[in-house]
Amino acid sequence: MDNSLAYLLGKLMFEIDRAADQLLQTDVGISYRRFLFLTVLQHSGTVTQHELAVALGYSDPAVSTMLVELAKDDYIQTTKSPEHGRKRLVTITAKGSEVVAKGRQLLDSHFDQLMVIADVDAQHYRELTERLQQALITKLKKEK
Amino acid sequence: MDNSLAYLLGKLMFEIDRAADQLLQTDVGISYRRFLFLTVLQHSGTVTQHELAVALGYSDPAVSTMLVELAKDDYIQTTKSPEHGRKRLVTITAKGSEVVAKGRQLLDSHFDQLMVIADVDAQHYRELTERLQQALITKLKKEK
DNA sequence: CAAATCTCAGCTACACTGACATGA
DNA sequence: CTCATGTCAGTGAAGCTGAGATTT
Repeated sequence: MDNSLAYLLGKLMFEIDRAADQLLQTDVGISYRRFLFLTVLQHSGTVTQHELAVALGYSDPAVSTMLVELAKDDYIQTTKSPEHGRKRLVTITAKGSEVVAKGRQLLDSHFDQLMVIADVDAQHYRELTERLQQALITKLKKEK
Repeated sequence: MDNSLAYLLGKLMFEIDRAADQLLQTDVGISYRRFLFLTVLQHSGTVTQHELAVALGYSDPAVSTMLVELAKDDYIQTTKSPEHGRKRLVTITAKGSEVVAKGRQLLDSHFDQLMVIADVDAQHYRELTERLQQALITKLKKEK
């Protein structure tokens, strides 16, 4: 009954999602989705919209519209590619980087507290999670 | 850079969400959200809509509309409470239970494979996850 | 002409808040 | 009257597909 890991993880994910969104919204003024979006962008450096879509696992139109919103708030910046008139290069702004840094700090500190309460070793859990994520990516690729 | 657990978990959650939804949609014909909804309902037994909303962490209207949809597909059933004319009792149907069982089996089997690939002990990870979920609930309650 | 990249239009799932009806 | 429960109306954030436009 309770011993389904898929269900358990599902519920945990749901609650983390909610909690993270709440935290980010009130303290940094951004949604969790957008925060992850910016984090991936920062991690990728300057890339084209399509590359960003692939990195995020989103469709091209989804990225396109999201970027318009993020640009409105000065979190990102797009410029035409000098060597390819169709491509647009996306870069995170200083304000965007700041949001990423702030958000990460915020979430991490709350997460650390959570780990202490749960009596779980953060380093250990992080490693397991990293392996899982890697495995999932590998699995999805193989299945396609 | 990569060493943020919050970010790592976020990405993992996102990918699991996608993968689970894909699996359930094609094999069982239901969204991941609805699957979780039904799972909680089955776990709760027969409850009022409001109780269900609390258990799920949703607003009352959200539950109300979701139930209408689920009833259309014969996954759930509602009846007026005999001792309280305003309350409506919600029960999962045989078809709903079947979907929950099928979905759980499907997700669990895929998860087990994932654990093997990632070389993570499922039992161990389950325990850590359970503790985390418990801690998160406790933490949220305290903060309110 | 074909392929890649981006945008536009329209749609869907699903959540929320605020206002309202109704029963205890 | 007031509280609790459920529904209605309207809205928002965020994703998708399919159909163009534009550039290589």
